[in-house]
Amino acid sequence: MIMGGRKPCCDEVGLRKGPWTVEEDGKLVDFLRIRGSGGGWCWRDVPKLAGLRRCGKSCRLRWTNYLRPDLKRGLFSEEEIQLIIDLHARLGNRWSKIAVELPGRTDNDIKNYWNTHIKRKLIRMGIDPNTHRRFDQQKVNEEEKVLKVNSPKPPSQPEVVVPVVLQNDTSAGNLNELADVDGDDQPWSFLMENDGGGAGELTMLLSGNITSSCSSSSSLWLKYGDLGYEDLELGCFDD
DNA sequence: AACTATCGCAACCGCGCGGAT
DNA sequence: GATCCGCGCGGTTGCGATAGT
Repeated sequence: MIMGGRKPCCDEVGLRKGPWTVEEDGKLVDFLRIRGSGGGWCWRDVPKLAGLRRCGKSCRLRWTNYLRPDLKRGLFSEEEIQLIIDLHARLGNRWSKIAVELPGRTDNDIKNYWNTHIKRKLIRMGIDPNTHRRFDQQKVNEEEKVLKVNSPKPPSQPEVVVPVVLQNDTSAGNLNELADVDGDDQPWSFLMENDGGGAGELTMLLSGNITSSCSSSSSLWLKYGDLGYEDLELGCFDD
């Protein structure tokens, strides 16, 4: 039984699905420009009022994820990425809560970016994206197998896990100046991987708010903004 | 140039929550 | 308390774009 006896929202015959056309976008934007997003209507009524053959839910999604004028498009900045990682460590997959802290970004944007970029890189670094702590080596291998099954493209990077070192001249203050050796076009220097130029070294450069570097036990402590410390325990690679 | 594989994002789906009746 | 209703969330899917062969 459906909770509360709620009807499916999109069961009406003749409703359009799939990608929105420019004309549909225009109608929805016009409606919200005239009526305002403040209220006096509900999303269920929007298709009728705006002259759209869509369900209200689809209209709401289109507006919140794509048409809202305050949306920021384009690549995530380094600061945004760091913030997402920080917030995810604290909040988990509560994308809407995370989105609140990133003005102009939607929960959908953040979720997609997490799943397609950040999560994958964390796993490849041996960090569990759910707990933000390192996997044991067996788990790393398992996760990489899963990645390979889901993404059968041959890896462009060597799959062996290589030792982590911090560059000697790397200080917490100037990390942002370091180049992106990953080859990604993403504007971040976090989660770097071996560029092939070093002697099998994985160089990990972190943007911004590191407050200490490798300890003698080779654990790397990061300060997640005001969230406290996460021990990435990168010394696992020393073995 | 043609074909195939992969990626990334927009959109959909199903569910839970909370307010109203 | 039970039901109705709308909204919002998180997970998943489909497809166009792009890279690789």
